Amino acid sequence: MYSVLGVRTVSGPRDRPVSDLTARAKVRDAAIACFAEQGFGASFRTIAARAGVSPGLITHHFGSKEHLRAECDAEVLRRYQGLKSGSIADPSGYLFEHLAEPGPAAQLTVYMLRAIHAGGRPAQEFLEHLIDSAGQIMAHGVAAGLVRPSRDEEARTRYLAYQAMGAMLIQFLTAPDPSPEAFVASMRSSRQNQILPTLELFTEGLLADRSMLEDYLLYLERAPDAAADPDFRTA
Amino acid sequence: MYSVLGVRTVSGPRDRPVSDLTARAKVRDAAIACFAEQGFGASFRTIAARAGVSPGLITHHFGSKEHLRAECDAEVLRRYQGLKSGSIADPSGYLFEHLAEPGPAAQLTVYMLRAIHAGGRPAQEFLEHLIDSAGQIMAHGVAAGLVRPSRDEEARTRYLAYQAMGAMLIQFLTAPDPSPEAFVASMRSSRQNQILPTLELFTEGLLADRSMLEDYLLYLERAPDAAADPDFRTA
DNA sequence: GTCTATATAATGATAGAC
DNA sequence: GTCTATCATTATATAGAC
Repeated sequence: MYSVLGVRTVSGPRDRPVSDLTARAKVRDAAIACFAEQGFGASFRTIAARAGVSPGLITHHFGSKEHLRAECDAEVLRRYQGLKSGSIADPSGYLFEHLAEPGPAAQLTVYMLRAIHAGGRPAQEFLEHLIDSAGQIMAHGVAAGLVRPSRDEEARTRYLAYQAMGAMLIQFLTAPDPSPEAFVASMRSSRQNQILPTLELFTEGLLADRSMLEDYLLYLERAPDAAADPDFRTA
Repeated sequence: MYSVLGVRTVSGPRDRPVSDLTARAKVRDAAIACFAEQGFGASFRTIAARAGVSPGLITHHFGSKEHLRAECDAEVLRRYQGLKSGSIADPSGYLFEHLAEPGPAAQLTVYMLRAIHAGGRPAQEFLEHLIDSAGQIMAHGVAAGLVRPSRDEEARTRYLAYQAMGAMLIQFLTAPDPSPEAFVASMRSSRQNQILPTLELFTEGLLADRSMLEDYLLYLERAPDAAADPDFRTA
């Protein structure tokens, strides 16, 4: 299939540096870069120019744009999982902030934001993985006594992940320069305005008394299936 | 151009019901509907078909798609402001939830989500108006003693608005049926899973102790310009 | 004011030479 | 495997008839 050295074996991720020399991998990496910088509307010609090949070659290797994107999605997710395993062991950072501060992984972060932005099933897939990561971090925090336990850990993680990723997405969509490097740089400064509100909310909450929460807990207690009842009013 | 007020004439909103009978207004309303349902990629043909005119007439009246969209943006914002004035006086609802439950204004909500989704300056304009509304609601809550005062009300409002709108946007992007009516209906049920996490967070916070907040407040006290220092670590 | 017909540009995908 | 050349589609915008 490929050159003598670029063997497609199951020898694990260590053969990547070799296979990455193939034109196919060059196109894939160029596509990841273009998709991160310009969104999935990036044309074959743009990708081909970046990869140093002809537009026709992309179709030859990947068949269609949909297949090309699927392969890019998988590769980005693979690299994200690799990054994650390193940072999970060190949850000393500030809860979700590490998601917004990917260090050298600016391209991966922006690619995932683009994927969420494009919507559909790929967006759901990425979100599920991000929620999974967030769940592990939350579990760490609870186990370490830093984070209060929740009455529904999964729902809380999902809620927080949606809020955090959504706010980041909006910042990205309204950023003056949407290039990956410029965006993560702008995030680093704009985040300063969010530290105080975040710490206030996470430490002291927002409501002046516990009545709303207590009322809802009583409501759940009396009607166990009430969580599916859309008629409950919290006020 | 997108002015914040976005009103074309100074003759007041009362002349709209008359001008709404013109073909120009029919095209504009059809465009608003199509943009809400399909995004701003909706073609002139689609809009023209819905308005019952020819595609060429759109160019004749609006010159370009950019101008057409600008006029739609202004009209949507105008209608939103009209709706808002009615609900502000009744903040008995649940904080931000009224944003997610626009009742008959499903089209307006989805249009604004589409505008934020498309990004750029129009997204910023809509967000500023939403933040302004949220600020008024928060001020009401604080004045009524329902909501704890913040050390920086503006920053908190901004933070909460970004989180709430971002989470709604992600739900919209991953919704199986993105039509305005189906989306607000799905929001109504999925919101049930968010009540408990929201009430927990808003009532009890997330962190087990006050040390992170206290440390940051001390940090701010010692260095008044520290809010712009990106080197502060909260952990 | 409104329409039909067309200009122009860009896209993804294809066919065949080398 | 890689390229050049081309097709078919779609989009906005224009020109001119009625």
